[in-house]
Amino acid sequence: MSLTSEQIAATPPTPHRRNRRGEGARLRQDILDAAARILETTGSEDAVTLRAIARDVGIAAPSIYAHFPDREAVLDQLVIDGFRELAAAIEAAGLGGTDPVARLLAGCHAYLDFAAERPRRYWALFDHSAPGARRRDIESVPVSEGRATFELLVQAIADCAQAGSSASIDHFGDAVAVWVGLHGLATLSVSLASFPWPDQGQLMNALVGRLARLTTVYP
Amino acid sequence: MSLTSEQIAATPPTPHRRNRRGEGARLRQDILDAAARILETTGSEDAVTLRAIARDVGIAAPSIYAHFPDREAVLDQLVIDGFRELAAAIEAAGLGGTDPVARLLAGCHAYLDFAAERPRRYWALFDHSAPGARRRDIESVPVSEGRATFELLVQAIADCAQAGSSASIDHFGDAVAVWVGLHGLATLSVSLASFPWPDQGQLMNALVGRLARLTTVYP
DNA sequence: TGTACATCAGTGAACGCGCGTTCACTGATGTAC
DNA sequence: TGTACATCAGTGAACGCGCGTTCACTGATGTAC
Repeated sequence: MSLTSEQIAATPPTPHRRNRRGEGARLRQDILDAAARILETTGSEDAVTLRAIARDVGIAAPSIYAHFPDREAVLDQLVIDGFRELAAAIEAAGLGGTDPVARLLAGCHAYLDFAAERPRRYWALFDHSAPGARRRDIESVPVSEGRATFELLVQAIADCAQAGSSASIDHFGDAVAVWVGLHGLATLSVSLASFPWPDQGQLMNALVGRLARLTTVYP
Repeated sequence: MSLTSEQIAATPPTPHRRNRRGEGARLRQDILDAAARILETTGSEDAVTLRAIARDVGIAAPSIYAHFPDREAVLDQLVIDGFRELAAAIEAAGLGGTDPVARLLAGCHAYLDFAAERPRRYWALFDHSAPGARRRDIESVPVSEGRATFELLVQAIADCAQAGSSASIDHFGDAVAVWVGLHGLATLSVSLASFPWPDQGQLMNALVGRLARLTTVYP
């Protein structure tokens, strides 16, 4: 008797070592990691079932209930963590150099990198708050996280204007335009992989350059 | 014995009048209309089940199989028709006046209108071709439809440049930028309804104006 | 004009499946004495 | 140092549900004679 490749794939690779006393909370992170992995792999939020997570982690499905009240809570946490990671990536990118234009572009680059590396995760962030989507009290967390991150963008444009590298007067309005452009590029380039895209870096520079009204042209 | 409101809602409003001989194909369109309605109402593609469609139309679920080989085929057709309707709306908008800038802006306006009126339908068009999404041979249809529509945008920008209303040299590249901006605005404004958006019309004009390198500023 | 009949448009019951969730439980681990 | 025991971390079986799909069928509708 031999196993088909499907049966092998269905067999949990490691049946999950029981955590030591007091370290039970580790499983919580394992669950979230598995959920993120399934989301990114399958491409569908509906594939992120408790049973699929349990299979991936190597535990029994009911074990998840020790860490989350229900399935929705797992998905909610995935969105919240996603916004946090995105914000952290952007902030980290902007910490470097002192040239305000370079800082702005670095932040935008980090944004697009996040979306390119975890397209489905990025997608889920915005899918979640779209009309008709499941929602709970989690709305407030991403919104406040997002607002703080967005303020970084407004400030970056203001800094460019201050330094004479941007003709922006309405910093808020221009930041909105830049964000819209970045989001469009992030989602569209992933959706339409077969489209004859121009060089992504140049495209980003063109978008940000014109929308942030930069006076210096970056290659 | 009385019905609860849920039971009333579950009762098919009209149990579907049997079509006359030779008119059986009518049910096909009823099925697609119901699927589109469910998609837009529930906000989730997974809610578009054959049983939900059947309930909405007022037929038995197996009746769908006379018109579609399986559930995927219904969803595929929804995407194909969506691209067609979007293309038709844009083309219709551009047929008016002779001023190339006005024609360009009218087309962009039609694009955003489609997305604003049927956000989930619009979303599904691009969700469908994202990585990990279910896919079949339908890829070619939306792609060719989309390419033709995209060429309209390239031409519109070329016309503006010809008329001296745009500084565009790389018409293709600028068309990509405009499309990216429109897509970003279409999806983001729907996702983040609670964001303090500036006036959408002005925002669109700013986006298109800068990305299509228009020399005339439109209010 | 009347009627037998082929065909069309759809039905109802049933299948096996994977799901979220509940429940009573087990066995390892650390601690109190 | 040894042992009883409380607690922690997790299990296995079971539930009811809605789903896609298959199957054998029904009854209205139009047509040939």
